[in-house]
Amino acid sequence: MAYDLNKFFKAISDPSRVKIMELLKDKELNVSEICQHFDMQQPSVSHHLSVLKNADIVAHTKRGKEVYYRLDSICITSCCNGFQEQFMDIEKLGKA
Amino acid sequence: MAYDLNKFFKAISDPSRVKIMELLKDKELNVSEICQHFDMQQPSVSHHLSVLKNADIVAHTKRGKEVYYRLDSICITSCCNGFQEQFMDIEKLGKA
DNA sequence: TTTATACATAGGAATGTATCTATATATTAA
DNA sequence: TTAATATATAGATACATTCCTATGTATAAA
Repeated sequence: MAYDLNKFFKAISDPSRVKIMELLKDKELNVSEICQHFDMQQPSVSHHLSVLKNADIVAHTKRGKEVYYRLDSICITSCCNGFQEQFMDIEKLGKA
Repeated sequence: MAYDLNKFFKAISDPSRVKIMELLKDKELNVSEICQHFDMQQPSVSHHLSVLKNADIVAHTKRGKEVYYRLDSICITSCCNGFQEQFMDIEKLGKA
């Protein structure tokens, strides 16, 4: 899949969204569980989740009433490495 | 040096700034030379350069009337890798 | 010293973004 | 079917960002 780098970096340019990503680091959480870690209202959290989803940083699964979100670590790796490679000399490429 | 990740990602979340970074990939350029690659006015380019400078992505040297900008590739590597590591499992760390 | 050139800064208009409240939709429980 | 719960969407407001024009500052040239 081809990730949109500009969308990715815009998405991670917000501290609340990075915090959500950290919460999802090694476990799935539903929206209410994520909300408990913030002072924001639930619609704001939902908005941030939709930005992350739109950048392919998180995926979600609906189970019953709840929607569970999880991190897509391939996206993170791919975007961070892909961006770096844009600025590497040709001879340095492929060393990662 | 400790880079500000949020500042870094905000800085690279703009296509014009990424284009400046690409222009500086393997050579120093002064502001006028950079301007030639854009439809923007010079003050807008100057503004983008100051955002990049503020995030430690570029450094500059004044020579005569001209100010030459260059890319700090350590910053790029350090921020991209540093961010990724935030979301890696402990056992995976250190493999890059 | 005056003029020209290179760049930066100030201030404003248009647009984008984050947050809120109110409400819609989907699912489960009564 | 009706009520309750979980989440998403809509619309408004405040603030941030991008771009512009106008102008300031530093350096070099005349």
